[in-house]
Amino acid sequence: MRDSNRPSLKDVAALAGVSTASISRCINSPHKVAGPTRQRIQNAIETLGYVPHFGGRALARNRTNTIGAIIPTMDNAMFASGLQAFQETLSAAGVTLLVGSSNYDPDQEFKSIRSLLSQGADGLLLIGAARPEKTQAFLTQHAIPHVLAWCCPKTGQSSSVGFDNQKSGHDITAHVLAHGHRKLAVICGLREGNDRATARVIGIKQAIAAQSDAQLLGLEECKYSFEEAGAAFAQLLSSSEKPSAVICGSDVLAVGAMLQAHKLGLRVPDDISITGFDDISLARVTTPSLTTVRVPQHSMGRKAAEVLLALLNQEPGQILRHELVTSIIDRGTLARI
Amino acid sequence: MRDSNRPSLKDVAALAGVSTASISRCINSPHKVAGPTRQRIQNAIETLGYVPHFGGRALARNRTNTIGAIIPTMDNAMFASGLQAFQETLSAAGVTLLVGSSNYDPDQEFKSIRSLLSQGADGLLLIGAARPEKTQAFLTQHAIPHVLAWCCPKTGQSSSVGFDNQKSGHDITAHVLAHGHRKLAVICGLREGNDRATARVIGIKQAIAAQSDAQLLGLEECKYSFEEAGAAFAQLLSSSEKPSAVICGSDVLAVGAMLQAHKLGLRVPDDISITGFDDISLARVTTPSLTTVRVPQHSMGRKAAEVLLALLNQEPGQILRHELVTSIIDRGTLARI
DNA sequence: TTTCACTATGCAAGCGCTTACATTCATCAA
DNA sequence: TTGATGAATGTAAGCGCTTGCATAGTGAAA
Repeated sequence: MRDSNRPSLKDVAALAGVSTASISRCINSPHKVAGPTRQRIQNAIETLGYVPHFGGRALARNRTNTIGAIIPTMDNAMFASGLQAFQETLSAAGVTLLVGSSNYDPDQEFKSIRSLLSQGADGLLLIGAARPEKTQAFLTQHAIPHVLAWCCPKTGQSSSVGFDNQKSGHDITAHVLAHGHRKLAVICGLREGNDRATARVIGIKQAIAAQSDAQLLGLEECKYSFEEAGAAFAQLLSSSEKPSAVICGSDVLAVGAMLQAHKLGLRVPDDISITGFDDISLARVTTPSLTTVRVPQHSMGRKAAEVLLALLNQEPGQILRHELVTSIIDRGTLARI
Repeated sequence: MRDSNRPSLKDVAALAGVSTASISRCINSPHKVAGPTRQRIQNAIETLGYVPHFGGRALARNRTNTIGAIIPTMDNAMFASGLQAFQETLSAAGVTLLVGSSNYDPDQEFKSIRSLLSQGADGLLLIGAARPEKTQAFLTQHAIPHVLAWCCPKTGQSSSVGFDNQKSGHDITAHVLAHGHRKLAVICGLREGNDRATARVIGIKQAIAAQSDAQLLGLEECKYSFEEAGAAFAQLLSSSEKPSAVICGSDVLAVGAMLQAHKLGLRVPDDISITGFDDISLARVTTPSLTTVRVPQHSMGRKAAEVLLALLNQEPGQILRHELVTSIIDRGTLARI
């Protein structure tokens, strides 16, 4: 919209025979304008096809009604449905969502933060709690309203809406152990700078440690791609002592592992059990479908939006926290031994 | 960013001991500022953590450097990688992407268009060519720079970057016929208001008509979900005469069909062949992986961004068109008879 | 030395909107 | 009738930034 002859408030005012202030009031708080005047203004707006100028408005209000979300990746659907719910909730409140990605890189995340703010974002959604001091300081210094999702740190200066990654990791592992598995292996995402992946692995190790006759035969770290996960799986299965179950830190990793198992001629779950994490739509598509940890993405996204809106409108200084619970979805990739 | 003590140009100017104009120049065209001054300004910006105010900038420039994309859905990955490339290209040019969705509903699309424009979008990316007169008129009246993707209409007033859906539908069908199949069925998306789905089906029918001993046993229309596609597949297979191949208008539909086939105890491709369309990442994940039509999503997204940027920067009135070619990816779901 | 061309910087006028404050006018109680 | 009250509208001051124009300063050519 760079039309130079685009109508401005002045034009509408002239046509309606009132001052620009009345037009503004009519748009933003109609009850402050008398009925007939309002009608006249409406007509004028209609005939001119007037649309308020975004910049003018943002400048005068010092607010854009835009918020930014920075997610690690859009490559896979890991964050898709949470983001969807987030955006729906914002949308209902008349707020627009701006999305950036960090590619799991703290520097990139920092850049994205700056970029979204320079695009006028009033607040931010960030994934996870781990970030460099520099980024943290920036958020604090500028008093940027933000909420963390996919995690729920007990400490720190940030609002958050998420779940206990460590506990969830513990739970799925306990579930696998309860199925009789004793020789386990793990495939997880790159843990550096990723507190969710880190916490999940801690939980997994805890559960294994708690079961005296269980052992962790191997742990592979890799990117969230089918290919890398497949390679990691092959690596785990190449050692002399083979696991009976592979616990994966994400559905993407689990599906990569399944594909590789298929290539190696292993049947899932008869020859080897595999579990996922996240319960993205992918988990229902494979054959057999994936036993995984259900993360309440939808409610997490919605709640995060609510918290952020509250931060923006009411309690700028507050720190709000919401912890949600995960559950285990038993499908077809975990065998009982 | 509603921090009332957020630094402004003035603050930076005071600290650096220059005028606000120099700061602005230093940011927007550094070569216009002498080396030492530039250094001093950089430092001041750094220490204050200055970020230009979006509204002020947009107002003065009458341009937001934001463009909007409205895609039918974010539920599945149908548009994901194209959008990704689109956004990367824009990003490299310093332009931010704003995403809206239409849910395949023309009214919703119109609303999204208005919403994105009121958010300051300088231009738009739209999917497909079919839209109501009202929407068309709005785009024209306001002279909104826009480009259509996923299609390549020969007529009309819009720039476009896409491929020939009809021809691609024809090609995959000819390919299936060349494998010896004669009894075909089709599952496609809802065609109303969806010119891509419509054109693909026309192409499919054309190819079938051109092969005298081939027959189209059935055609089911449904939403792009695994469930609906599964139901459609079941429906097609419930008739007395069963197809040997089901051509699907999208990979999502094809995967839904495969899942259903599995439930019905049919082996793919031994008992029935299934083909997809789009070649989204899903297509590689299934067992067997999906034979489908590869749509050059990445180059389409990139090219669309380039065209839009050109429209914005250079040739506002121009109509630019780019047609890309699709190819057939033979994987494991099409048997030779 | 003077003049010219050019570069580096400052000055100040907006961009379109919102909003505190001022003004007008009708209504109503005393 | 009068003054108080409050609703409806207007006035005008910014919001933070960009940019055309003016000015100062520099070095080279005449």
